[in-house]
Amino acid sequence: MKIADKHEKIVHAAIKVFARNGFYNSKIAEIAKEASVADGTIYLYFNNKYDILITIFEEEIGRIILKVKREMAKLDDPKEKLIRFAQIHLSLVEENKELAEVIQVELRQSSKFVKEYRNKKFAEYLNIISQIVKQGQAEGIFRKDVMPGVFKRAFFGALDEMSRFWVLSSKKKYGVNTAAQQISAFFLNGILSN
Amino acid sequence: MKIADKHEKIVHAAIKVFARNGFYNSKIAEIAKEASVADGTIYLYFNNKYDILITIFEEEIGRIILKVKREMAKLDDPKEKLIRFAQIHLSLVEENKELAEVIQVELRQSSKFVKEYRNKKFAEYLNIISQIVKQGQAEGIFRKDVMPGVFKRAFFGALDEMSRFWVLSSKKKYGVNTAAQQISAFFLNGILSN
DNA sequence: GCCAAATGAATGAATATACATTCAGTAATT
DNA sequence: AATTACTGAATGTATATTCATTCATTTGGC
Repeated sequence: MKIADKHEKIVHAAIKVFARNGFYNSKIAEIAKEASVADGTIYLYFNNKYDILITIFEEEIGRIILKVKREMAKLDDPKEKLIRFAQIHLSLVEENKELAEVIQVELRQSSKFVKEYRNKKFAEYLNIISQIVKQGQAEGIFRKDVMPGVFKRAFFGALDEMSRFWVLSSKKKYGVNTAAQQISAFFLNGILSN
Repeated sequence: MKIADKHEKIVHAAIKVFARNGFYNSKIAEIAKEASVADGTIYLYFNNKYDILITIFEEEIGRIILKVKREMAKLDDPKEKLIRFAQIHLSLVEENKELAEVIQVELRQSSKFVKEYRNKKFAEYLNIISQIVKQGQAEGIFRKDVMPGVFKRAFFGALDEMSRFWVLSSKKKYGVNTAAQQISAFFLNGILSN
């Protein structure tokens, strides 16, 4: 087995275990077992338990941001971009339930380091939204009195809460598309001029 | 000092300490110190560390739900109710930053028990929103194609993300009222018929 | 009104446990 | 044969919880 494989195997085992128990209730031994690896092996790839969490963050979230940005670049119309953003956000959550749970639950943990770290990556993600709003305002499609800094949080928050519901409950009455359409419709009709 | 006072003192010390360090990084000794009480005394009032968290949840959140419900009962117009809900939610967060942080961060922790517990109280809170939507739809003020179950999450999520920003960053560019107005405007214009 | 038992609240040092981390030894790869 | 990867039992630490003891308050007998 190649080294990269083992690193990845441990990261994915950790995502599973953290999602199941939460970071503080997860034992290294459990991650090791899930990855079919000895406890000690984990320390050949990571400095400590905490480091695994940070790695999940770095590697997996970076990937997601990239994906969304690329998708946005394909579209011109800010209105369409917003709808697509909602769709892609929710479907990424759906496809990566365990990762989503770790991000949503654990990375809100208040360790100063994680908090600052989260904020950087997170700000980048939120700014994709405010950029869309600014573009729309420049083009006269969105109302000028909409504050992009408030909007980005409100829009993201709406999607995020919706995802939490999915991640935690698992018995959903409506699909990703319905939810994405509803949510972007709430907001869009709200910020479209006239 | 009355017994009730000591119980309260410990709860409030715990809110402070949990907000500062997170639940798992908070030591009973620190809570005891913050409450000016011996470590052992805490076990006269609570079964264990966990029990303190649950108590915070029960007592403090129950209070908040009650407050919001009362406030809603004063109004008739669903449109006004929604605006007022946003205002009161955000200002309650502002007035109880530490509690808000504990709720937002710690009670998302994935211990099964807390999760289920949160869900009960939380569902109650969310349903205040969907009730408003249903009322508005019955009165013909809100569009019929709005799904109350999606709306409640989107609306709450928007407010919640806004609060998180406040709680975590503390340097805000706009006040509670601005944010509440913006957010309810996004949604209201989005769900009002024609 | 005073004192001595009795009660039970509060203390904090001692205990017990749970786990992250280490490392001496083993296996695999070159 | 040497190097590198891996193992998992042993170690050390951190801290939640306990409990024997102290302290404060109340009770009631004189």
